[in-house]
Amino acid sequence: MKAEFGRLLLSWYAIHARSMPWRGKTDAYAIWVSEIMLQQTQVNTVIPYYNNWMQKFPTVQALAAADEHEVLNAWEGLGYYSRARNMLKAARQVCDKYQGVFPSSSEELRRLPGIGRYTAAAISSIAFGANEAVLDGNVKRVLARVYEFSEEVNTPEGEKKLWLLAAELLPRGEASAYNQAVMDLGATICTPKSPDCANCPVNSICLSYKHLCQGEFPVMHEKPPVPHIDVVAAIFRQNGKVLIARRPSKGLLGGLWEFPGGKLEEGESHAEALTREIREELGVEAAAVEKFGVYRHAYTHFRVTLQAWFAEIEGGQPTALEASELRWVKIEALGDYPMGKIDRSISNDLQK
DNA sequence: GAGCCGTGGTT
DNA sequence: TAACCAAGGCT
Repeated sequence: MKAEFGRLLLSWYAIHARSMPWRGKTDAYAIWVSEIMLQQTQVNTVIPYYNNWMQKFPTVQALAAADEHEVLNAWEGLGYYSRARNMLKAARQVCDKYQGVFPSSSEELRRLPGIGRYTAAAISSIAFGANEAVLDGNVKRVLARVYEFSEEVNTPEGEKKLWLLAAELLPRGEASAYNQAVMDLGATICTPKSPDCANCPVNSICLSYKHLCQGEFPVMHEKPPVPHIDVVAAIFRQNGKVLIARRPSKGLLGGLWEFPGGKLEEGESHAEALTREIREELGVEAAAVEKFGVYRHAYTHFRVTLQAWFAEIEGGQPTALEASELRWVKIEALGDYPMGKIDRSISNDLQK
């Protein structure tokens, strides 16, 4: 039964494998770039970023020689920006410690920043043919349905058992194709909602299909509700330039640029919050002048409604008290500065 | 080890 | 519309 799963999947994959720019390659750098980009990110989103990245940074040496600003510019819009910062660190480590050649074992790969258990197994199997099974969201869903895995798949205990099951199912010598086959199946057939069981290559051995209970798997541990916060941002204009601040390199949107501002406190108006935040952040007195726009955005753990206001500094020179850097930038040049989605929207609207 | 970390697609 | 979730890792 367990060997049959792999055989069915490999036969299906030989015909139905999706086409991707990194598929068929065994260059560890190319596989690494694709796997980091694919973390929590769908294939179709990754493809244009991958192509642009490989053109800009074709080798690990080229990436190691880049600076963080360039790297974040190439990453802008992909999210989870620590991935980009960690890639730069890892590229430099590969050049310094491994003479620019990626290590082939998952143990050594995992020592590089940004490479965890999944990514180490993916790179070692796809680039080097190692007998390592992967476990990601797709594999969890497929295994949970095929084997009616009744424990929560997103808890340490559930994951521990699924890693063992994944390893048992791995057809030795076929790890590269097999791993990609399970993930393709999860992405195209065994989807989270309304899976296409009629066309599934493993429906003959799938227990939840047999019992028509696909909707009950995988069992997920409930996630806490996401809070909503109100935020204000200040647009200071001076001689055709606007003031932007670079966020600290750690934490949310680390290293990206933004219009200064912050959260409203209880009972505070946007204008009051703007004055307070600018005093705390830039060390100057400022006043909101005119509302520019309202922006909404959903992050993973909270939702934001942001009001952007034109504002004026009433005295003093802005200092980077909380930001890592401040800069007056021509509106036409805002595109050169990596930003998160909301601040990019503000920038684009300012250029209209 | 539980919470943090983005954005876009899908339903 | 709002919720879900995606080729996860870090602290």
